[in-house]
Amino acid sequence: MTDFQSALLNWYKANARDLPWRKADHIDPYAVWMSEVMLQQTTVGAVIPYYLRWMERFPTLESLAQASEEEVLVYWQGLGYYSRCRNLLTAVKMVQTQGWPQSVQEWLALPGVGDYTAGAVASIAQGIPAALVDGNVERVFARLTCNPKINSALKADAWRWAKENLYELDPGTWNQTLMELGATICTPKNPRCGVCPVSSHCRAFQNGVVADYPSPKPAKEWIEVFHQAWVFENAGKFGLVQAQPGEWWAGMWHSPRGAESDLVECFGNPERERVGTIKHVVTKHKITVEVYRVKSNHPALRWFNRNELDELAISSPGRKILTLVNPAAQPRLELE
DNA sequence: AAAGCGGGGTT
DNA sequence: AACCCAGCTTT
Repeated sequence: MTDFQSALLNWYKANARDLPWRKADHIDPYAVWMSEVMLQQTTVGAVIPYYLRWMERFPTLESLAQASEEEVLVYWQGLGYYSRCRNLLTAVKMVQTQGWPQSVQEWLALPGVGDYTAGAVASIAQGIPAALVDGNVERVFARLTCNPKINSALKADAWRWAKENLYELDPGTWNQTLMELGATICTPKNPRCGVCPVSSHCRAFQNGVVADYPSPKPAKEWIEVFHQAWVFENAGKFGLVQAQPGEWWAGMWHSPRGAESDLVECFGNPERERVGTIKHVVTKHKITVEVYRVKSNHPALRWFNRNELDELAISSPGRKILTLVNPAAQPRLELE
């Protein structure tokens, strides 16, 4: 073991966060897999409540493999990036049929499992000496070595470094140690170098240039999108359409939305009342949606009872949640 | 309000 | 290698 490795591992032993998926007295590959897939899209704090609900309802591979996609999506609802949930269900069924993957290569063959997740599950759940690189490891690496690259070039160097520095006797703990350092000490802003266990190994710290790494990426170019959304209501029911493949939120039910001219073409020119504006930002899109209430029973829509919908709100004193999509799952859009 | 971060998939 | 997915946290 190198000095670098022992310094980090000793630090982790004393400072590891107490997370739900680290609690079990025996390591459960299913639990590790679920936590890793959820963590792909967001942070520990956001995942925990979803993870606990999920594991209560789907405690085993078998219970998840038998569940309907619709029900699984309900438990995913709010985590976003719903295609990953569908990939996960497909992969779970593959594992139930074929048995558990026994190598990084076999993990990679499952849909929704990329380099990071394959390394994480193989090492943490199965003790396979596999390296991994996530955003934390990439940042830690860039600072330790003053690597000036960005994007895929930085990632490639970080993978090389992670493989060279893997602690093969306990790869799962080692990998979690690197990520824990990035998440709690070597943070994007205001890193706590004063309490870092490996600052003496860090070129950026030694040179006083921690803030310069990783190198900044070019600013993203925003795309502004303007939509109208028509909330059809008739006799206490709400009329929705299903997003088609290739559209945003494909497969989900939502109020008709689009350019006003498109909506007029599809639904005529019904009497309608403007009820608010939604602003929503996702990836590089700034989406502004003008919301209208429409009293109509247009036959092209599928009609849902209020109790099939989640937190539908079409008027906006204060901040209300407008949820346009159901019954499976949908992003939440906040009224201004 | 803007910037930054995030991992898999596709081409 | 660059873009898409249809989001969240931090500043």
